[in-house]
Amino acid sequence: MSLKHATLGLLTYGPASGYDLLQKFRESLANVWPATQSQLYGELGKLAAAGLVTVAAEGPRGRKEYAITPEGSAELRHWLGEVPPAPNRRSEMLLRVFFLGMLTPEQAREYLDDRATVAAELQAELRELATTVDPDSGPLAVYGRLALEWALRFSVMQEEWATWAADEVRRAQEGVE
Amino acid sequence: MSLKHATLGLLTYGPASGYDLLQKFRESLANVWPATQSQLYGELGKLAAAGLVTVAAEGPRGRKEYAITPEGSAELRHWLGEVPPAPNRRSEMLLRVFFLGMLTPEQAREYLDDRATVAAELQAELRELATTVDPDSGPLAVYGRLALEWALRFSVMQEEWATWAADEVRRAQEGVE
DNA sequence: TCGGTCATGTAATGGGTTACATGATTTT
DNA sequence: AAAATCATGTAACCCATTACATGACCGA
Repeated sequence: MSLKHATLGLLTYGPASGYDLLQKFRESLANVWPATQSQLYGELGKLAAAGLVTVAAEGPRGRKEYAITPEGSAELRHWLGEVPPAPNRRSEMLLRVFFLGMLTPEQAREYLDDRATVAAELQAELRELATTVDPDSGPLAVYGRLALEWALRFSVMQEEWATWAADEVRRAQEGVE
Repeated sequence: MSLKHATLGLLTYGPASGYDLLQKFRESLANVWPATQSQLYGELGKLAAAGLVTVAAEGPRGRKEYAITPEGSAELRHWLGEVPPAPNRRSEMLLRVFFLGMLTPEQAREYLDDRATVAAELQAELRELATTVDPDSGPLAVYGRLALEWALRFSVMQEEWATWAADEVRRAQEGVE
């Protein structure tokens, strides 16, 4: 149900075509809620049918510029304020951890060490990104900074955990030998 | 593609029926990779057709006991060791953060404070769970502990972040007034 | 014999991904 | 004139969820 709200949310920054929105998805929401072209055009059709957005203008090449309606805005606010967010229920990374016993301890450690490395790399990218983001460009930047900080803390946590876990495996291995 | 590997993984602990596996999914994998009954029976059919599992025995009430084949075991190990895990690409919680500007600062803070509360509650449950888990029951417990620790660290991080973020909103609000 | 639980299956629906398909407009 | 970009739409497929449907076996 969240593509709907992501779309409405982006439209609160002003009217836009499907094509425009697609770019906004790629630029700003790629890491929290990606959307494909195919999906987005379908969603815009549904939102228009439901009266949450309207075609405010038509341009060249069949361009349709969508605008959020008061109903759409109300729906977005309702979702933000009243509907409790659904936590992520799946983690492929952790699923693998459950079955690491199928590998040799060496391979298990390698997996965990790789997680630590990937997390460290992500951290570096995020820190880089943090310096390039204009601290006061638009309202998205205010809350976008909070999201960036979350990602930073997440990757730190992941790196520390993976390092610790690799060590635990090492310890268990030595204990057995 | 991961239901396949979750199923194969559970079958490495011994042959089981769809019914049995469903309970294992609920007991141990509920928080990393949930599966519904409908989905699981379909998957077992596909795995059998692909030769990754076989019907090792048939029992009363049409019970089919599945066992992992050498091919299935190879596939599982290949997935664990050679296929890089796909990170979670979507976070409803963070998507909402991007649009918190649509709410009043008070409501935005409330949202973040709620995240902190929920994270703290989760933490308490996990700590409780940690005490009840037998430290040396089977191989799943060894790596299950790593997953539990991840969840614990995650909820700590989330609580700290949400508290910090609520404070940032407060500060921004005061700065403007 | 009655209720619980064991046990399997199908159908409908929704969300997501990839690929196919087409064409107008602008820029070089 | 050609290439890049703008712009929309559809079809096929996979995965997941909910609901429906059925019936055998076991213990009290």
